[in-house]
Amino acid sequence: MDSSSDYLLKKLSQKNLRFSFQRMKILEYLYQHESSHLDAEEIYEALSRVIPGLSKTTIYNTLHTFQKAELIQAVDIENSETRYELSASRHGHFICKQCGGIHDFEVDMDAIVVKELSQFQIEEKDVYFRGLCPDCIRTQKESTFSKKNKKKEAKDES
Amino acid sequence: MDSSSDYLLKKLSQKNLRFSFQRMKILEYLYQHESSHLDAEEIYEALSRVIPGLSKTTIYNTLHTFQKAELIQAVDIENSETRYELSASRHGHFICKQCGGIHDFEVDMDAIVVKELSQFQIEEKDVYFRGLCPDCIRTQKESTFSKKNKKKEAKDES
DNA sequence: TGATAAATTGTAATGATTACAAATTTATAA
DNA sequence: TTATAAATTTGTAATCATTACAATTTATCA
Ligand SMILES: [Mn+2]
Ligand SMILES: [Mn+2]
Ligand SMILES: [Zn+2]
Ligand SMILES: [Zn+2]
Repeated sequence: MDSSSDYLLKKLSQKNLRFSFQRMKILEYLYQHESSHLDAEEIYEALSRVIPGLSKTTIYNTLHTFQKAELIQAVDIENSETRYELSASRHGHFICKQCGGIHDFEVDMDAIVVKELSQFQIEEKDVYFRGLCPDCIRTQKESTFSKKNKKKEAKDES
Repeated sequence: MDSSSDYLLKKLSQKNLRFSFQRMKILEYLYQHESSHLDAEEIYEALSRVIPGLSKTTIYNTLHTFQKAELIQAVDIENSETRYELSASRHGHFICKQCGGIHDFEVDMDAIVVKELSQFQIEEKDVYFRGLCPDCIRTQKESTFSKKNKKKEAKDES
């Protein structure tokens, strides 16, 4: 919520992370887009406007640092770019195959107990769903409809 | 189980896929390593010995074709290479952070119901766990022990 | 203020995957 | 069987996210 300098500074020092202007701005950006799932490129595009000479390597370095400090967590639902979000209660992720939109949902991870893994040390649990979001379901229906029309038109023309 | 030519041919024609020597061999390899989670590189390395001049592009093409035909399914637990396995009942995957080994486990996917997603069309569900496998838990304990010893030695030396 | 460690930067390298066009192979119908 | 069209394979180049690395700059603290 609060993304004032003081708050962010405190967050860094709580995790024994040094201060830097870039770090502050990246952390601030993550807080300002709390409900998003950002990738390195997006953060770089946005902040390079504010921080001239910002290096993309710094984005990668910082995201790794934040992840190790558990300030943020990775969402690897796409096998292309890794996305990040602020560490929060663990939740599931839905990705729309059509528009690529990612949606959070609540899942009781503790309820997923696997006796087969009793000898394993489970450190992370991820639940990823894929399909169509409500908006794209509508679009899908419309395009199906217009396809039918096109077929009809094609017939008429022949 | 059975990976005789006849059986594999039938599998292909069932999915309306054309025959080719490469396809047969790739499908055969997938059946022969049913419990594994193979990536393109592994399949290429193994089959290029048997099929001189085999192209890695063919591996990628074929895996995509098989996936579309639902003969195989992708396991994207690692954000590096995509792994594949024969289509089977949906199950969860555990990956060991230390050795990278992937283990299957049973999960009742249908039991994971999310009312938040009632308006969404869910087509796939993936459950990925990460942590340490039994073997690596043992190794971890040993290495922790030797680390302690090393620290002690370092102190002694100063 | 200065020393030291850590962070940032730019550039080059990596590695999995894809794009693409030419050559080859498969399916089919005469 | 043979001709033809369509699908598959191949080799090479390109893509793209990420990492490696060394030089430079910055933060921390005595
Ligand atoms: Mn999320
Ligand atoms: Mn599996
Ligand atoms: Zn959508
Ligand atoms: Zn292991």
